[in-house]
Amino acid sequence: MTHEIDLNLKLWVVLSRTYHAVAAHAQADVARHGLTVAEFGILEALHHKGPMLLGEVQRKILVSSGGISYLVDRLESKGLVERRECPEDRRARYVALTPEGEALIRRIFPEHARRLAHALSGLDEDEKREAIRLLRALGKRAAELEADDAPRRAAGTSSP
Amino acid sequence: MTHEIDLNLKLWVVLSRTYHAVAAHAQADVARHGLTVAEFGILEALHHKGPMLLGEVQRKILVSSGGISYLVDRLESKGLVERRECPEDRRARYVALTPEGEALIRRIFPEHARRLAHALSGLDEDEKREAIRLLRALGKRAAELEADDAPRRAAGTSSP
DNA sequence: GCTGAAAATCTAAGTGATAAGATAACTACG
DNA sequence: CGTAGTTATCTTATCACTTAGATTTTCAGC
Repeated sequence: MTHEIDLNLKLWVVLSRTYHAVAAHAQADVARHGLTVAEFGILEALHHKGPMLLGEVQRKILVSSGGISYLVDRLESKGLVERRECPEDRRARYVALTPEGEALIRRIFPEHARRLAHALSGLDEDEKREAIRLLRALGKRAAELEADDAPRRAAGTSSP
Repeated sequence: MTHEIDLNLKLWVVLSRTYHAVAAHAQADVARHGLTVAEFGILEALHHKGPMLLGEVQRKILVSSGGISYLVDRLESKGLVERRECPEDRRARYVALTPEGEALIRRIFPEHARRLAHALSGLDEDEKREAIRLLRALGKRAAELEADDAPRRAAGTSSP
């Protein structure tokens, strides 16, 4: 069934192109403040949820275990977040916004949302809802399958 | 209207997560053959369209001008593609599959399509069509806007 | 035909991540 | 308790690109 193969391939291509087109806007916006999309995601998550464990943030923004250390290092060196000890588990650490980080995310978030809305203006409100529904179903399945046969994104497995 | 902001933000987050979940499958598959997704994209484009100018391939797979040189270098050193002169424009060069490249893409493409179909099995056929339609509209608009206010992806602008 | 701007590719240096493995701490079970 | 296995983070090396700018060629207008 070449017919179905084409459909899948087309979906993958258009998903990829659309993601990159939108990501370019998000990226261009946060770059104005010297941030990457991943860094912005961390600040936003902390702003929204308060202090989180490194591992929680990692799963939230989907980076590798080394990646989250690296990103938090960078944000820490910019004075935007700080690490805190976790009394219940001394392996783990919290990340929390500093006052500077809190101020920054408060300041830049509204404009970011505005630009995002602009970048996403190709669909009306109902279409957005439908797109969210379809993308959710697609992503959910893909993520489930990943757990089975694709390389894991976490770390720290030691054998013998 | 926090209500609309949330919708846009949600769409962006789910687009990003879904893209990454699906991309992980594509990546895991081509990695088995020592290729990146971008390299596979080049081979596939050449297989489908025959020899292309570097710039055409660049626009097709959405990398920077430096990136396409780098990628073609790598594929060339693997013996999968070759550069050819362009008689009509001596600045430009064609990229073409070598017999080895042709053989490789023929060999791995069907399995790639099969795995992609598996990764995309969260939607039925009609939903895929609808998703393609929505993503097209979204991506088209985002790409148009990019041309106005976001950093360009091309190269070679020299000023005084 | 010149001349200056624009286009196609390439090169060099830099960057945001990833992967693999190390370290340290927790947990469960005999 | 002690030991094996698991979990959380960090470190080091590497990588797949990007950005900026250099080079060569084309083209438009004079």
